[in-house]
Amino acid sequence: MKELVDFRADILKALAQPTRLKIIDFLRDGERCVCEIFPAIDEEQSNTSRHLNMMLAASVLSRRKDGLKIYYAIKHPEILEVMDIVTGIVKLEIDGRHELLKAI
Amino acid sequence: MKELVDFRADILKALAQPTRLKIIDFLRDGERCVCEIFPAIDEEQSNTSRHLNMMLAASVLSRRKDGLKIYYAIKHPEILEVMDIVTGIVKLEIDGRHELLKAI
DNA sequence: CCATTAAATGACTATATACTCATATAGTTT
DNA sequence: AAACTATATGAGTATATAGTCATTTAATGG
Repeated sequence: MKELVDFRADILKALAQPTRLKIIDFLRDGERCVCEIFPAIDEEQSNTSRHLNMMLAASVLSRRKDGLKIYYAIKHPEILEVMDIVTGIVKLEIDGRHELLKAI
Repeated sequence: MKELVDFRADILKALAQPTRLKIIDFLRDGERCVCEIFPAIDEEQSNTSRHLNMMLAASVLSRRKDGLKIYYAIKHPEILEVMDIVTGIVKLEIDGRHELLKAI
């Protein structure tokens, strides 16, 4: 039986990879089809498709079909909150390292 | 050169694993030494140590030495915000699936 | 100095992940 | 139906990850 801790790990894992972060950044302004996403992040179509499906399975993205095209979107706006918080931590860390350097 | 996207991925990766989530849950109330952590999460000392060092390297945890013991703590309170948001998303998803089941 | 306790690490194994190239599937247009 | 476009997937490779057991390093107390 899958524990709550595993569901949380699945969602976090779906966010924890550079290519997927680029996708999430690109989807910030709203849904996009695969054909728009993979050139924007400069990855192969097949690789992009796999990442999209993975994030879909983890409930990070939602998917909508329209004719030939498949549009992916960020499923929960809270995902963007998470991204903003993490970006904030990175900035704190980088500032902290600058302080260390200045002290030398 | 490491991109911003990679720093974000490192932090998220450090959170995205069941054993590490258990550690973070356990550290919610404050710092703990390794000797308290590994029995609490029911993992081997060596495995726990590796996960702790990994989270330290990713700036998720901080470390303090006191004699023989080494105390680890959550470095940024924002990490706990992230965890709460993700827990919220998991709950939304589980509720959503219950609704689906009821509809059958 | 020796024994003890706490934490980290080397060496290994098994599994998972990211990616690529080629191909398959599905929907569209003519 | 044939050609075309968009997306997904099979198969393979290379690397990363999580875990184990045994050992090492570091600090403390007798």
